[in-house]
Parts: sequence; structure tokens; C-alpha cells
Amino acid sequence: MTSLSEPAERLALALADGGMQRSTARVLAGLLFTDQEAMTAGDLVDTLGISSGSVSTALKSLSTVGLIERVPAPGSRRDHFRVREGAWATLMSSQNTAVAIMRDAAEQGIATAGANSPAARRLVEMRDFYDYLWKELPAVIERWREQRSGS
Amino acid sequence: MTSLSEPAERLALALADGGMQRSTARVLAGLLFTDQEAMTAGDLVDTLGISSGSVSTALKSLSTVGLIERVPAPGSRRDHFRVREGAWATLMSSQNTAVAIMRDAAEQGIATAGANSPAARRLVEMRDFYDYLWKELPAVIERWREQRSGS
DNA sequence: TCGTCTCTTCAAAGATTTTTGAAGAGACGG
DNA sequence: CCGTCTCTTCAAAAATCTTTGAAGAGACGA
Repeated sequence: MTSLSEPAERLALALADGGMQRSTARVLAGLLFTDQEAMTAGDLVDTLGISSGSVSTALKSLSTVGLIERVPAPGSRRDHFRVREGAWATLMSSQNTAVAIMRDAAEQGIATAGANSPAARRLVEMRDFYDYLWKELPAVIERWREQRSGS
Repeated sequence: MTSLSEPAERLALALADGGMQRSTARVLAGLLFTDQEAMTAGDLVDTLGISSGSVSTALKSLSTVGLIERVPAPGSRRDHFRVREGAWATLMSSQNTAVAIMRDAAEQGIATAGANSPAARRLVEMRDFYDYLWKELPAVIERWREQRSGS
């Protein structure tokens, strides 16, 4: 049983702070920092020292959000996984949902608050900000993708 | 004891999903959606139905990160609080710290990984992405501030 | 200075989330 | 089809995080 490097554990902590489950974050960090091309669930159990159940749950959730992918492994019964290209842009994009929720909450508050009330003033500022982000963030990521493929 | 509106509670949930403590999120939502100019700790206890201890902790942490401010209230012993102008931009900016942590974790991983190893390739992509965000996000917020003051 | 009102702190209780481990489903080669 | 190996699921246990409530510190007016 090997174990995760210091920077890998630190990354996992940061991801967990951002709301990702701890085991899920450690699995992602494990897949990122390994020197193998891909890892199996068993590899991860050994590396991380967690149960196979946790690894299974983590792999499923990372696959669902598109951060990792199952990789063909001819001649092996076990599934091999690796971090997908562009995973970080994907992770960032998923934040857009949060932005939309904020904007919509503000929008609905405005509908309820009396015009010119203090609440309305605050909520309009909030709505405008998140509406701005809602338009800008995808553009930021798009520029990244262009820059990356262009160079 | 009044209670928080539906959109306010939804907003609190969204903030909690993003990592903010639940009571803290509800306090912020309360301050945002109230029709008063400012609220006291007692107001919040009544509105939210939580203990004074929780309110105190929440107010302190929101003040620390710059989302709310204490407001002068002549003739009252109680402290009055309100959401600060530009709070949302502040909240967004604090995400920059998370971006830096990600970039640095990648950087350190690169230093450890063998050149041309699979790990190094993945980590360089990650480092470049977060380095890009590290530069771009402050610019996005700056453009918002300009646009807002300019109109 | 005293009395009162408000705010803060923190240990214990409570709630929630996460992990485990074992049972069983699934898949594949023989 | 059978046996084996792997993966998934889920209830119970463990760990963690949050809230409470009460004690006490602080501040202010009289």
C-alpha cells in the first residue's frame, strides 16, 4: 500500500473545501498524481487506504460529472480509470449552475419585494452581478479552450 | 417571530452547498431579503428561529470576510448590521484563494513528478488552467465594477 | 459605580454526513 | 453453465460538523 503525496493530499483538501466529498476528492487526486496511465479501483484502495465501497462511489460520481473516464483495458477484467482531458474546465463549468441558482433566487426575491424597498435595491444588485457572471464565465472558459488548442 | 421567505431559504441552501455554514447562510439571506435597512442580532434570532449563539457566530464570520458591516445606530444599545455594497463581488473574489491553492498544488506535484511522466503531463495542464483563471477572474470582477460605476 | 441589556464563547448535545463491510449482482473466460 | 473475480449497494457504525444554552464579559446610561 503506497500512499498519496503531500501535494496530492493538499489538493484533495482544497477540493473538499469546495464541496466535493472527501473520498471522492482523494480518488481524483490519486488519479491525477499517479505515474500510471490509468488506475483500477483496487489500485486506489491500496493507495488511499479506504474501502472498496468508497472507491466505487467516488468513481461513479466523478464519472457522472465528467471528470474521469473509463479506459479500455484489453485482457483485464478490471475497469481502468483516468482523468479526462479538460477536466478542470469541466469542473469550473459546473459552477455555472451555482451562479444560476443565485441569480434566480435574487430574481424571485425581487418579484416579491416592494419596488423601491431596501430589499429590492439589494436584490437588484445581486441579480445583476450573477447575471453578469452567468454570461462572462462561459466566455472565460471558452477563451481558455481556444488558447489551448491554438498554441 | 416572522420567518424567511421561500426564495431567501433557497438562496441560503445554495450558499450552504457552496461551503458556507448553514446558519451563516441563513443570516446572510435574512439580511438581504429584509425590508429594513439593517437588522440586529435579536431581529435575526426572531426571524430565523435559531439561538443567539449561532447568530453571533454567523455575524462575526460574515463581518470577517467583508460581506456585512456594522452600521451606526445612535440611541440603541444593539448593533445593527447590513449587507455591504459589492458583497457579491467580494464573495467571488474570495474564490481566488481556492484557485491559487489548486495552482500551487499542481505546481508542487510537477516538481515531484518525473519529467515526461503521465503525472507531469496532467499536472501541467492543471497548473496552466488555474494559472489562467488566477489572472482572468480578477479582471472579470474589475470589469463588473467599472461597468457598474460607469452607468 | 451599579444595574441592565447585549454580545460572545464554548462544552455538550444533536444532527448530518461519510465510511465501512458484507452481501449479492454482474460479467467474463473457460 | 459454472466458477471466479470485480463492482455496486446499503444499512449500520463512525466521524465530523453544527447548534444550543448558559455563563460570563463588555458597555452604556443614570
